[in-house]
Amino acid sequence: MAATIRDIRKQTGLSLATISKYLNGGNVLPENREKIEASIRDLHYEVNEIARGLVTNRTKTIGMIVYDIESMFSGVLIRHVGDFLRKEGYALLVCDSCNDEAIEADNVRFLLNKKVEGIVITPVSWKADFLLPAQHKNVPVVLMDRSFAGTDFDCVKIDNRAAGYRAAQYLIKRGHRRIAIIASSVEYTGWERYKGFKEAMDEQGLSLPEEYCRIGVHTIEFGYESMQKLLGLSERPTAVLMTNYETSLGAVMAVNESEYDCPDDISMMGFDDLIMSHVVKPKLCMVVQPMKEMCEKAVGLILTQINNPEDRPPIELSMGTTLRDGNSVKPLQ
Amino acid sequence: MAATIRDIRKQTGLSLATISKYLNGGNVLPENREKIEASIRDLHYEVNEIARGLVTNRTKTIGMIVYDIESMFSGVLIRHVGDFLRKEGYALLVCDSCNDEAIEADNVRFLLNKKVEGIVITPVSWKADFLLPAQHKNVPVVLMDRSFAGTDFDCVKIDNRAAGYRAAQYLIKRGHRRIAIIASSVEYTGWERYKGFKEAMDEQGLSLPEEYCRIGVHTIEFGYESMQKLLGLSERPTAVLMTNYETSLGAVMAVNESEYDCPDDISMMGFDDLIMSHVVKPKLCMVVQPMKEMCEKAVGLILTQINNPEDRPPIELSMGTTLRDGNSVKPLQ
DNA sequence: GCAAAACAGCGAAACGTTACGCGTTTGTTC
DNA sequence: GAACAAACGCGTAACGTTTCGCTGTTTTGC
Repeated sequence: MAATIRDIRKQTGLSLATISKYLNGGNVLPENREKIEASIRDLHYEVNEIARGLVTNRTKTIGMIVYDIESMFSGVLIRHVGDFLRKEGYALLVCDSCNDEAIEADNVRFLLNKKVEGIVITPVSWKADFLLPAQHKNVPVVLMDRSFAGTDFDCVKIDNRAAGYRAAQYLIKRGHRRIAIIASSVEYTGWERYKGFKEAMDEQGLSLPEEYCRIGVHTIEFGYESMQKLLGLSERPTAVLMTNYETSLGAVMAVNESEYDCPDDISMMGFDDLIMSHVVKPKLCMVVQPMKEMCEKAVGLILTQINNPEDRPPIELSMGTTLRDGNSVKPLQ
Repeated sequence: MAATIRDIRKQTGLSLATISKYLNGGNVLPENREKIEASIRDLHYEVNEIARGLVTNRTKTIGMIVYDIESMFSGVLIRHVGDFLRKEGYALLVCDSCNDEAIEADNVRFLLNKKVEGIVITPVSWKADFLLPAQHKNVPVVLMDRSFAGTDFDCVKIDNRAAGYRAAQYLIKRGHRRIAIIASSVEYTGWERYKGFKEAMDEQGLSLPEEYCRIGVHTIEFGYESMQKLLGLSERPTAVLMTNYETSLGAVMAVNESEYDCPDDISMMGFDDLIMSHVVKPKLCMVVQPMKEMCEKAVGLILTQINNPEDRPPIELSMGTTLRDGNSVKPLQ
């Protein structure tokens, strides 16, 4: 059906080798170049990437596995990673792990089977085991947002501990003493943010009663329930830090439905300035990650690994965060 | 590097043809079957989909183009379409049009170049021109959510006119007379919903002053500005219908930031029950689309077209919507 | 001018599958 | 036990590229 280089050979009288050379940017005699170009226009020829892939062993395709595609965080990631890859002629195969380790492992196998040249992933699992098949096949992997201790994969994330630390500082500086935290223990990210938070509290000699410490899963529901419990305490905290997007939302919901007002009765601080944060009232103070830059770095890392497959120690990029002001934190006298 | 069927031939002594037959589910003598299976285990053999694709002309890959991946609507669509496809062994290549017709046209070319077997798309453009290359190459296309008048593509969407009509009715039944609408004129969907709304208003003999009719683009900003303008009118509407997710959010923002209260000062009704709607206060009354079912149908349509490429008239599936109660509409005695 | 070097082009062999048409074996029936 | 059908297996030719090693032909530098 579609034209092949054989058809071009027929029209131009040149050999397959020469035509292929032209297609790949090699030098060809000007008159031959013209012949080929005319023929390509005439036949509407387009390179068959499948056939090319078979011999070059390259598919110009990258796989992306996100922990949960319904999270807006994932949407933003996919957009930017996709954009940057497109500029390099790569396509993006998207898989959703639905926060499930088994699905995640399956996704890796699926993508490898599709012969992707690299995998960008926001992992669900704590351990790197499920990535072994990729390592085995020498398919480069770049972790985003989350990572595991002591593995040999490139990784792009924020300095989670510093982010937690600064968020706590922000609240403390504004006079808060009874500060609660809602964090996720499901992934590395959550723990680090928690540790940073704890560090700042300890430094100031502030105690963190057990009931102020809501460590659980990474869901809207958990944020919601946790905030409800915090609001129900006889000694309510004056401020709450939510260390991820989902719990931030859940917590806002709970406050909005309660009899309490933010920031008058309770101050709140969230994570990740995705669009939804603008729409909730009050406007949340938050820690924001440089999403676009992270994606750019991740794409850069995966492409260098693909193009220079030398053995080098893994690179871990830790990006800074910024604090965005809002009106959800009330300064206490 | 990786094992091929030639390696299996060497181990089993069988021919390539027999092994291929086995791999594709053909009948093989039990003893040979065992030999092959043992060899596959031994060599960790996996079919090379690229090579298979070259001869079968099938890539087991579908392309999905969304009008804007940062919209949560798109996220949900991608998730479900991806899920359903996965069950059939298909992978999903995702492209983002960023609400830009030029990028959209480019996406189609890109996907065709990647040899996808079909394209599922929520189009930005009003005209089908940019899909011509797909039609030309006999690559099936299924439109989702939005469509164009009189084209020959399968399409899955809701009955937008009925949805607009029912939403208006809901408000009218609760005593509202001065009802405004915020809709998008950018895509078909928005117009249809507007028409349904207008029809219900006309039937009840209710007038729709020009300043109650905010027809514009499909963005949070537009929803925000429109609501601000409506609230600033000397004769404010008692209720506002927002006909898509983005404008619903923007409108909620505007009300939240204003001096007015919903539903006491103004009633609101939105579209699309995505997660964000739970988090905003008040809980919005809304028209909800059967997202998952729509995706299932879309995948079904694209797969039938792929597997039975007979010429048949295009199928347009119009799904029903449901009204979800909230507390953003105040009954006026 | 002449050897050496650089350049263009070519044929043929990959890459790892599936598809086709034809033998060979096996089993059934009269 | 002959005849025939069904089941199974095989060799080989695709699929549409790239790549390798080779042959001529031009350019370069002294």
